[in-house]
Amino acid sequence: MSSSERPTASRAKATGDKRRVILDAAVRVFARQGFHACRVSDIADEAGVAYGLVYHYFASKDEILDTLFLERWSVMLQLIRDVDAEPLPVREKLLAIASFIIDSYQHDPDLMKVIIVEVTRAANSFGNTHIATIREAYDLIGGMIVKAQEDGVFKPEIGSRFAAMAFYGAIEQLLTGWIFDLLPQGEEDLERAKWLVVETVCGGLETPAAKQARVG
Amino acid sequence: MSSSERPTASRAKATGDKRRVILDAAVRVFARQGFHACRVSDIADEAGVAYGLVYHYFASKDEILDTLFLERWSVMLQLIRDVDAEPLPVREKLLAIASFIIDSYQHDPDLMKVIIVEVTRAANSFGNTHIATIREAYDLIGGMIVKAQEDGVFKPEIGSRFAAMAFYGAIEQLLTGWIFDLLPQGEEDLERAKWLVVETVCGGLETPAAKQARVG
DNA sequence: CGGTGTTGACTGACCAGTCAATCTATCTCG
DNA sequence: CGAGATAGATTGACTGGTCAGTCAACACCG
Repeated sequence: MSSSERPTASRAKATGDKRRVILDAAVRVFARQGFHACRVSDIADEAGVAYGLVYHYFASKDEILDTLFLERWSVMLQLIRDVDAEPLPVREKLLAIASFIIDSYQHDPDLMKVIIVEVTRAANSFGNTHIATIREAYDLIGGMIVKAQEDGVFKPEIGSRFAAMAFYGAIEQLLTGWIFDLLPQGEEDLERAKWLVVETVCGGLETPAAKQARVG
Repeated sequence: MSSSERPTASRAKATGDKRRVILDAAVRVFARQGFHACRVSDIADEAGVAYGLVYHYFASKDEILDTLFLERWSVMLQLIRDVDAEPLPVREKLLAIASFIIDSYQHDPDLMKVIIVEVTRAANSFGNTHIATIREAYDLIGGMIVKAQEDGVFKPEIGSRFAAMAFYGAIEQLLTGWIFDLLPQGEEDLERAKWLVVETVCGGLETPAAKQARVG
């Protein structure tokens, strides 16, 4: 939708600016009030622009949320693909993914809250629209686990899809815990959580032999 | 609100019946269309009662969802407390909890879908009311883990709250996977998932010594 | 001037919640 | 036993407010 492939840089920049301002405002408003509970006018007010301008840049309220989700999720997918391409042990790969998600939260908690609460868990409305995109992430992680099983690092008796879901679910629940203030979220806590999640899940998935090899 | 402490059993039953019919209809409608997307008239139609009757039994649309959540969650809390009171190894306790949640899904997928998708999501507005209730479950599970750490069964270096969140998150994500059709959900798959989630999480939390003891 | 950016009042649809009327079952008392 | 009384159950048309999205006009820049 960013069809501003026009020459003038200043034009493009000005255009992009307001669009960005609206998106950023929407994140704050969605996080504060929830997607359904907020009015489009709340977003316009928060952004400091006129009501109508929102509809100049976006076709609908839904499209704003779509945009936010796709922007962020595509970055994550790219990160996962990049990590996957590198010749690292699974543990490192999973740590990189956990770190990325947790860093994302630390950098912009509101955005992550919106994505988790309004999109990832919204089975009827938005979740359904983006299911394919979401699934891609699970599939990539599942692929890493399959490879680890083939290499004899992970136990073969735990289905890779299940393992991928459990891994992602554990991370997401940590974010949820922070979002709802159920978990301490000092910088140190977040840092520690990266390690924890990998240690927990990999600990359960690794074969005894692989564990031995890591320690020894 | 069930202030029908009147003598006649038939009266009480008739009253209770319609209330139940409305609640059950609401589960189906919420699961199908989502809480926000559905109209109160949809619920009335699905239940086969007049629009106004919904408001005879419930003060608002929100109260219906509240009721569904509290009904189910209180059963789960009781189960956790009961399990906790028994002198079982952590692994057994956690397995009982995972089994209960997964059985609940198997028994009434719509209800679990509504609770996971709509309540968690509504955590901004009225869901905030339920945070304390939800927290109680985490605290109980956290308590079990603390005890296991004191007994030397679980590693002490992984915070009990974090571990509890990771455990619950893994289960919830499995349900999410089933809800979104990302995971196979044959009876066998569900059965296996109970074991899987415990194996994965406990595997990561147990001390080597405890692991040895279990195997040997 | 032409086109993009920007404004905010307006509208049309939608829907939660109200309410007055009707029905049904049980109770009371002559 | 039956006429009337009482209270809850049930009905669905209606209302009041809300809000997404439209649009016609204006501003600014090249």
